[in-house]
Amino acid sequence: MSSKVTIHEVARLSGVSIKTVSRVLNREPNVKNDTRTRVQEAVAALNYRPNISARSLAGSKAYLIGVFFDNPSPAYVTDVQLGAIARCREEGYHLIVEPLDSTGDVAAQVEPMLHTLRMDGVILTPPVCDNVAVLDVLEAEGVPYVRLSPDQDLDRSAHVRMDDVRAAYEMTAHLIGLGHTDIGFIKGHPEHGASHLRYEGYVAAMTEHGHAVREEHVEQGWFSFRSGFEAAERLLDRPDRPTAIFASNDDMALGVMAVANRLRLEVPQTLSVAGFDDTPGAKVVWPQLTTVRQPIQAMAAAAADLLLTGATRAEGDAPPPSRLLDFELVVRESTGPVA
Amino acid sequence: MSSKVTIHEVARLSGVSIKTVSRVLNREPNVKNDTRTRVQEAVAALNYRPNISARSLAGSKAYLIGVFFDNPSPAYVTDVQLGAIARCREEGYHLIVEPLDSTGDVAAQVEPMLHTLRMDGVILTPPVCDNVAVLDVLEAEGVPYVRLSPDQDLDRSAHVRMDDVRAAYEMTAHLIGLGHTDIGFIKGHPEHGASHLRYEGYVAAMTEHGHAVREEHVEQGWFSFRSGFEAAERLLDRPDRPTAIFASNDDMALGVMAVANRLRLEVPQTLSVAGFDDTPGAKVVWPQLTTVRQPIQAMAAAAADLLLTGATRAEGDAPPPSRLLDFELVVRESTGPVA
DNA sequence: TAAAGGCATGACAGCCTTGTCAAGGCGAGC
DNA sequence: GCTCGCCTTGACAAGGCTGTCATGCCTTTA
Repeated sequence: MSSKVTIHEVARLSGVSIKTVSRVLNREPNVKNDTRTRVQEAVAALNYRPNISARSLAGSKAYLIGVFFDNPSPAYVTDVQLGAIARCREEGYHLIVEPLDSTGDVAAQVEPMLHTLRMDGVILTPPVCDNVAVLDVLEAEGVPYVRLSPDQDLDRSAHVRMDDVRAAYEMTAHLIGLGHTDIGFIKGHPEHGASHLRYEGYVAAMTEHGHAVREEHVEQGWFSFRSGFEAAERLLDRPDRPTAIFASNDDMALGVMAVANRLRLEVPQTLSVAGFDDTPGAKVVWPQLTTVRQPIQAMAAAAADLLLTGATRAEGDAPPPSRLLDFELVVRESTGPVA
Repeated sequence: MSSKVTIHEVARLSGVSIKTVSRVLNREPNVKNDTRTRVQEAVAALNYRPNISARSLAGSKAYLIGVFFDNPSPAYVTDVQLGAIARCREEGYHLIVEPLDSTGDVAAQVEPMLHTLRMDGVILTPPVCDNVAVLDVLEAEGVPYVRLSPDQDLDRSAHVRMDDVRAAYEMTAHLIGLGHTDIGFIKGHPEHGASHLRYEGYVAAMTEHGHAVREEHVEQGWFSFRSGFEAAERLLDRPDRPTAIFASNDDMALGVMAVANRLRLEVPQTLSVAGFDDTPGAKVVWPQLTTVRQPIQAMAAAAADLLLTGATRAEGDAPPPSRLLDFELVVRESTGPVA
């Protein structure tokens, strides 16, 4: 039962017109310092906060940023929200979350929500960020958007990514540095762009350090625990088994650990295991998993920043703006020197 | 660049006044069926969607529901969002997420956001739902709210809960049914209400089945992996160790599994392990964990429902409305017949 | 048959802010 | 000293919708 203070009372108290109050609020130029101060004092005295609905009805901004997702990983989704909100709050923006159902007609879900609720921008997470129908609707409605870790068509829009290739390279180099030369690799889902990039980094590190990439030490996985489990069974059930396995994500790495556990191979004494993503599970297993941390919150904050600063459209022939963020190698207990 | 259709065009096309269109849109009574149909056709033909800002500026509803959280568990947070949005979409409502920082001055974070952005209701998750300062601000601002699984002061507001006592009872009964009589128990964080309720269920089941609760088989934990690990070490490092351990949450149960793994006790052949919560980790370990699933999405949907139907205030002397939802026993591979 | 009441509908104001445009004040340039 | 143009400010409309109240018509009741 408060929040009844309007711009009119502020204007009255500070002895100016409502328009001038509006100017001060929106940091517009051409207001005398004296006046500005007087208005600010009135705002503070009345504890006035502009009404978002009226603002967005009258003006062009809605003070709302959308986050669209259909991500199987709650940890990822939450981190995105946390990162985005951190930046949004600085500008008084709020976050609207819109879970999508990729198995259905996504465009049909997006179109009405954009129609009803004006959003100043939208952050798209994988896999929604690669759904062409969604991008089409967004563009048709004229809503700016930023994609997080898109796989395809990078030049189509503004986006934020992490350097998967370098991360995989450095993880491989870490293992090599521990004395490993036979390093198994489990690829990720072939339809996820990150899978190829991570494999590329692995190959580059092996090659540059003079180690052959042995075909029989590379297995196809699908990013799931089960696929990691099965790939590990194939990798470890052979006399010349690798002394280390680098899985393209944590879930598969946990599958590897489960197999090692079953075969009574001690980790990391007999087998080193490395993952990718730093999911919560990585800290729950024993020993804790060495992995790569994506700066998800920072990436989401960067995406929000692109939106808030309006830097989402390409200038002339230049590619659309994008940001490439640094990863972090998280060395825990599942990797160690070769026996 | 669309979304330019207004209520006026709909009115023109269907040959009625904008007020009547508004009536149809809001399902108000006193509109002839014939007219209603004509308007609905016009709405469909023009692909019209009312503008939320205008609506909330003119009327009393904002079509926004807030979700406040400061929850360490991303899986929980995501499920709440999914459940709430499912119900909200039916009524054209959107979800605003507001992560809070409980370590700071929460009221100071909540007050401005409520002031700026009108919300028709707020869903509070643990531990925010037990933060008195937040409840105070909400009430002062006159914003209806529903608490999810609150610990304290249940009669203060509408809330949605699960029957922890019965769930713990049934899990214990499940173990007893497998032939276990020496069942160890690891309590949860003593400041979380759920801890007491779960312990209560365990004690009730043991007693009713004629088994003594042996004090040396009950350990204090803190809901963390580490505390479960340490409690398990104490429980299992004794000649008369229990044949089954029921931990008050999954993280601690995973700690138990790690100790069992270390001591080379086969699960479930030598030791049965049960958890509570059905976190993602429960499916990732091997063998997969028997646990209790909270119907989080359903609970969040119920909370949204209370908000949308306006059933948040107590009637007269009656306690405020609340809903008690059913849990689900998820029997997987970590529990088995006693050796 | 007239009065009363209910139903269906419309005119209009109002919600709170921003955008547009005009006006007044004042210093600079000629 | 006068015009020009910039800075500062304000009046007013607009934005799309709902709330209130009035209107006319039809049905019920005595």
